[in-house]
Amino acid sequence: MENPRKPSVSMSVPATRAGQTAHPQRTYGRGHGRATQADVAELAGVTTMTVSRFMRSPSHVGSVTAEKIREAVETTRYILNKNAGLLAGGRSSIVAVIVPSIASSAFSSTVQALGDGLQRHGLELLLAATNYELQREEQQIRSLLAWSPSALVVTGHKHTRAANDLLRRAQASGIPVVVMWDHDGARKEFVQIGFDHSLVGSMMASHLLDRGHRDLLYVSNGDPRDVRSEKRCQAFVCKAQDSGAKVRVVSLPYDMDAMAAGREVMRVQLLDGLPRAMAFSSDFPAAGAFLQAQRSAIAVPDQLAMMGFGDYPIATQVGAGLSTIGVDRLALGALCAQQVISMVAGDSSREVHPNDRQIVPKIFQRETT
Amino acid sequence: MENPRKPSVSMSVPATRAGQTAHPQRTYGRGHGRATQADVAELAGVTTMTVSRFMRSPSHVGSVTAEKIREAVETTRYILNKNAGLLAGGRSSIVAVIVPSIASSAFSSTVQALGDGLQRHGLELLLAATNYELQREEQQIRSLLAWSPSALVVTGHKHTRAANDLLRRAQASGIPVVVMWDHDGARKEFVQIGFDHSLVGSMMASHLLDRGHRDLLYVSNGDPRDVRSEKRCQAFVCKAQDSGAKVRVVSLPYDMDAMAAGREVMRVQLLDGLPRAMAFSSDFPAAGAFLQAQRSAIAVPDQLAMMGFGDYPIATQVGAGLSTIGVDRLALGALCAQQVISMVAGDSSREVHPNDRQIVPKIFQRETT
DNA sequence: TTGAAAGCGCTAACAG
DNA sequence: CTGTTAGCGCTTTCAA
Repeated sequence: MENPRKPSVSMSVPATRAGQTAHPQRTYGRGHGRATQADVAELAGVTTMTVSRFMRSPSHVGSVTAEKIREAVETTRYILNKNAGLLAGGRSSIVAVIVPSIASSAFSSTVQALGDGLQRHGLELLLAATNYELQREEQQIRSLLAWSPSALVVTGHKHTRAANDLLRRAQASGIPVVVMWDHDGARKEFVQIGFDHSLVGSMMASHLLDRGHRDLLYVSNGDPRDVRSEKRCQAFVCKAQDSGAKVRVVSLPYDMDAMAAGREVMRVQLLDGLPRAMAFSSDFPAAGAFLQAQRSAIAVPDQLAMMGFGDYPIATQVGAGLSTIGVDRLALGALCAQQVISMVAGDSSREVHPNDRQIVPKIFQRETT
Repeated sequence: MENPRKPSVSMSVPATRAGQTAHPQRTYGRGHGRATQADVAELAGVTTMTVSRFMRSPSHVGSVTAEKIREAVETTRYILNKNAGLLAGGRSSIVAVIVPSIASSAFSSTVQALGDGLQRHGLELLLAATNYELQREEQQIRSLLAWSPSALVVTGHKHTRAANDLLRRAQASGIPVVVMWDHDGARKEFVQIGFDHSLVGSMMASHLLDRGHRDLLYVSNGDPRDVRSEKRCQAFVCKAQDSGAKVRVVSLPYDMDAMAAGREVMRVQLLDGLPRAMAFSSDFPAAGAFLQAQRSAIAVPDQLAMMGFGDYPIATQVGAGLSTIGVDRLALGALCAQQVISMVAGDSSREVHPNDRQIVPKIFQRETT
């Protein structure tokens, strides 16, 4: 079951070439049975250095040698050991990424785009999900940093004190840190690629206020750990209050599918007396609420205006289309990838232009406002 | 900007203890400026061995020593280098996972559950998305294997020849391989945790046939690279034909949001003349089609029966609920995690029982059939 | 409970 | 274009 020793191929008489110190017999039971560069080198009749060069840039070795090495790689079934390479050379192709949740379509599309972009440049994704727990994030940062990643991407700028220290230290020791999903003009410590969630909140409020609605309801996610959602909520409320409108906040029921939660909120509001306009923490509850309102024959937007957030496909599917606001999550991921790649390469000319790092949320006005 | 040399803390006079060979001056520009176990050891007045032991099991060193090391770790801001550890010790905490897509909610929830389970046991997720391209998957397997992961999880059993070789070789060299999402009783080479997509197809057909429908339409995903979807489609058609029913297949328009694609198909069918029952490759197009049918005042299920696949939340949200069939994707991910963890630990008693590795798809009958 | 020696597999630097 | 040498930071084994 365990370590089947060296592959048979390279066992056939070491044939130590003259002048080379004989391979001392193995005193320690290490190794994992896979072929090493030494095995390949021996078979090809070259040194490990040449094999090493070949593996990284085949064109940098002679064509005859290259062919011999290629064969030897084939027969020994050699697979590069990146750990050893990293230890010796200091260059990693791993990019560590931390998101609150993989299952949420908000982050999964960003991660997908990020991963695609990175892969095109030979970078790999070491991924962790915090489940919105800062303590867990801190531990994950520590854990991922132990792999000496070539860059670290985290979501947002709210972290534990210790986590922030780790990020700062990482950056100081040459590991680029990119904060994604959030963008706060006042913060300069790390590169940020994202958008201003406060702006989203106030844009939502403005959109509704501009249409003359003075009795607003914000349906918040209700999870205080989701700081970005809270930010949107607060900005919405501020904007509404500043304009002298009436504004309330209710939370979505916890631990329930997002659309179903939106339905539930609408059910309650239908009994309690509807506001004039509702804004939601995401398109999913908004869509659920819309369907529920539709069932009760509420006239939208004449009787009740509704607006979601995120620009998810679902918003185009309910009724004649739900008004929403959002950013292109795939583009966001792609920008992150570009930024990471250029920072890893040390090519500042390819970095995302500072003006483009703050993505401007876009309003999609459809039939519900 | 680059490698700020050793941290100042450990720079204060090497104070080489007697009998130790003096540290030769650095001839090679290596290192990355972070503290090493040697730095910690020196500061704590012990050898690296003791630090190493402390890092892995603090209880295995004396309590006075432990305290000194703890302090030294703090002041040097030491972070373990897992690459070096892996190289020396041969044990990795990385689990490589390959899925067709991260953005698809099908896989993202499974990956989320898998990641959560793994993390509880100190294992980390190295993730790659193939975008349904087998060639890319092969390259990814090769690439991930180069990190000496402690296990490898792939999606389904359709791979390139070379990829299959790699998987076989990995398993032979002691890296457990788990195939997830698919389960084919005839295949025994790798542990499988998933379900039989052919069974899903025939169950869908049976469900509709049992309700007396003899004019069926299967709305397939239309991407031949999605082998599991194709399998469901074929099984559906076979089952329907075997029973003598009329059955047709149409494909969803390509490169379009899934719900919108479902709508589009329904639009066309409404013009062409509706079948008696429709089965969809997923709940999303089914939901879109349902909404479109609803708009045209089609009586469902009396005039047209509809059925989705996947048991996604959306299925509970359209109309009074869409009938569907699916498996618990979070449970699937959790089972994978359990299996991987036990295989990595070499604890076969904790492995998922073979009978539980094949997940039985469940039919959720709601209002559309 | 702690230490000494050896070496995991690879690559940087330099020489030829 | 290729080889030599040293060493990346850690853990193994064995000894005290």
